[in-house]
Amino acid sequence: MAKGEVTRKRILDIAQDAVLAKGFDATSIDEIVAGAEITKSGFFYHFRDKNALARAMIERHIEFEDQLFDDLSHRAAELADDPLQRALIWMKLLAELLDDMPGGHPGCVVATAVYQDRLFDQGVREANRRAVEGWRKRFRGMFAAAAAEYPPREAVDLDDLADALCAIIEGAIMISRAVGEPRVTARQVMTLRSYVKLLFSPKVS
Amino acid sequence: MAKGEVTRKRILDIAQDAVLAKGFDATSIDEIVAGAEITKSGFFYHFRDKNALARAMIERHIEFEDQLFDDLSHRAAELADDPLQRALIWMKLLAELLDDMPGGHPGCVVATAVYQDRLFDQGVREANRRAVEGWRKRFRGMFAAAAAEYPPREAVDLDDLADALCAIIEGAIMISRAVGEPRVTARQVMTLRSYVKLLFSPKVS
DNA sequence: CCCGAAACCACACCGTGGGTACAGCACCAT
DNA sequence: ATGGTGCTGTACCCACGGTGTGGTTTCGGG
Repeated sequence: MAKGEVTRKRILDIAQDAVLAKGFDATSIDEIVAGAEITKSGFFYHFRDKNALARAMIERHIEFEDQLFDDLSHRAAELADDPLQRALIWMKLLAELLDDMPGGHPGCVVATAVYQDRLFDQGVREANRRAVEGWRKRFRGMFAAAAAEYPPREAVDLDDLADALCAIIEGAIMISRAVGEPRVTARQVMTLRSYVKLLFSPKVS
Repeated sequence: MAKGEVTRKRILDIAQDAVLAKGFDATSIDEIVAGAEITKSGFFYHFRDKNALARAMIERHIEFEDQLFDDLSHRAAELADDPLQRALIWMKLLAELLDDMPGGHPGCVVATAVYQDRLFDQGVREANRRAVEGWRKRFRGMFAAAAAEYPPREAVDLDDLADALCAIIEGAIMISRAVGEPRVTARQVMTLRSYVKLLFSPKVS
């Protein structure tokens, strides 16, 4: 890795920690600069402004999370052939993962940016849109496979169901932070899992 | 109403308009001062800092929303005696209300504060915790009444179910803002409604 | 071994925004 | 007439994002 990329990565690492802990607005460039042991000029050499930093962070986060979700899918596929079972296992694995985070989910960079989106330019907003649409597509695929095998008991739009998973995760992170209960996020994933189970389980039990 | 209270209310009104339109951080005190036709000193006479303004706005918002939710409960109670039906009607009414907002839900003050630590102090965070706990209590009560009549098909913690409603609303607001689809919020309320319906409906259909 | 580009540093400076400090004035009630 | 309430006006401070310019180190390729 070239020297420039190392510094760039260090800046992103420092920034990510600070942003997840305190929010984007609360993280000053001076602070990042001090943490990464560079100068302000050095920072602006790598990122033309704070927007560029935000965009880079979001894109990196999407990449990381994609890999993590792919990993969960892979493990779920190993444990079951049935698409519904796979979806249920996937959600259980996610819940376990969330529960293992001692301080709760560190908070979503995307959500952070969404709630402060007036601070950011069009590029950041676009990055955010792509992130959410990526989740929607992924979750929809998972539920669509289940729906193909098991007719849902209630008429439900698959995009809505995918959004529900996304929404409940994001919402749970918010609640968990607001009330200071880290485990809320995992519990909410399990709550939605219970819905998926009910929705796709055969009518005659 | 005393002269001071009139001015105070005017400041809050102006601030609320600006904040709902552009977000809290994008709304400067100078701007509020200009809108309310007072001076900066006048502003700081009424609010010691921006935190005090935020706290006042959140408390006012909670009050407003409480009244709105009470109203929905009242209307639902008029339309049905059955607690499950009441809950379902309540959620439908909420969805309709959300759908009637042309630009989508303006965004939750509580959520923004969760993601901004420097901008808001401990007092604001406390107000937020109270808000979320208030929702939990309210929603739990609604679902508990339904659960008393109809044994849930799946084991579910009522606090979790209450949180799910709260989470899905907050999460949906985030998604709706990220992808620019105002109707997402209402659709998500309806999605959770479908869960509630399935969860509490009698086993033999 | 040297050159040139990439990767910084040092420093000075600007505008905006939150916030402070304090003196004073107008109005109203007692 | 007097004292509190509700402001105005002015001057000022600091943090932060951001710009600009000129200089210096580092390092790989010819």
